[in-house]
Amino acid sequence: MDYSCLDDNTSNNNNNTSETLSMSTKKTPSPPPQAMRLYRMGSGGSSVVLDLENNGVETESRKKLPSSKFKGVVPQPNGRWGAQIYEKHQRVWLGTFNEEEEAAASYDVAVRRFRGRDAAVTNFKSPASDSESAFLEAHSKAEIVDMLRKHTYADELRQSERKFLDGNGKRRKTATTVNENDGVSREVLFEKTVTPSDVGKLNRLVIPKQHAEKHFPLPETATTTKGVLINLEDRTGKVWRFRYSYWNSSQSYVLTKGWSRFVKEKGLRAGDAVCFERSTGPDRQLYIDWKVRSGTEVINPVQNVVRLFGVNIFNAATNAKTNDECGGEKRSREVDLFALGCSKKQAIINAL
DNA sequence: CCCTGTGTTGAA
DNA sequence: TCAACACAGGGG
Repeated sequence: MDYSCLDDNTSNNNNNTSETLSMSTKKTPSPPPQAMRLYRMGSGGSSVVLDLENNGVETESRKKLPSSKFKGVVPQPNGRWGAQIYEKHQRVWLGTFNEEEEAAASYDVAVRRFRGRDAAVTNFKSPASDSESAFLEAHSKAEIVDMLRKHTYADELRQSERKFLDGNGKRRKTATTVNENDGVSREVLFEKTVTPSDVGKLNRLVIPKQHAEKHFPLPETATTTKGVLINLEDRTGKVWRFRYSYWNSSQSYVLTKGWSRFVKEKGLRAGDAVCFERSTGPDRQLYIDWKVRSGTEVINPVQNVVRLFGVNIFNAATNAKTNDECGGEKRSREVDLFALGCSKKQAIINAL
């Protein structure tokens, strides 16, 4: 606090964050926020500074970022909002959002998953429906965090609920651990053995034209623009969102944005295969699965199981999603999962 | 180059 | 636990 720059007032006030009123749009695409230009990027309000000679006033050039009135919400230099929750002395990042309220709602979801259904400290104190509570309990913290970061939580919750109801009321126990495999039927659309460039740094997977045109026809409008976003669920129940588009330059259909994350998390290597499937049900949900290259001698028994995707041999239940053989070794479970999308894990210090 | 999300710290 | 601040590094 030493360097309290004290630019005249402005400091507090935040109360009126108002402005945001434009309720017109609910989801709001994302036109850049209003005054983003104000904030200095990078080092934001570098300590010191200010005053200088000049007028001694200065003020304007770099204001402190506006505080949020919501818990777990922090401002980002570019005018967007971040959401975070703490657990065990560690911050768990919940993603960035265009709207402050969106970030606040994400915090609410996280706090229920992390601290229980009756966590009192939510921003919008909704009671938490039974179905949502069930949904939360059916997924690991890491999965929920992942959905929040990818902004897919609402979609997945909705899908989960309709599935639970199931037209005939013959509720199956889907609630527990994912594993859709059992009852729900799905058809295999096609499979591709990935090439070195599919798993390299290009962040793209080429979809063989024949399959692309047969199963993933791209709307005319999309071919000219930037393509479309598609959601695919993997064997752990995690939903992946990729950009799907057509590259005129190479006359190819490709999955781009988001693809490298999948490659990284699953530890895909050239020669492995990715398989695309689709629910035969009315929802037409898409799925993506992967198999390690058959032929190579399996390094460890776990991979054997992986090879037989589609069949739930290994009780994936409980720990399910740990998959990754990336690291090769497992340490504490829950915590480790957060290393997932992120790069470094750091701290696990405690345990003592 | 831009922006996310982590490193870090002081306060609650 | 939490938010403010700064900015390294990832991603486009």
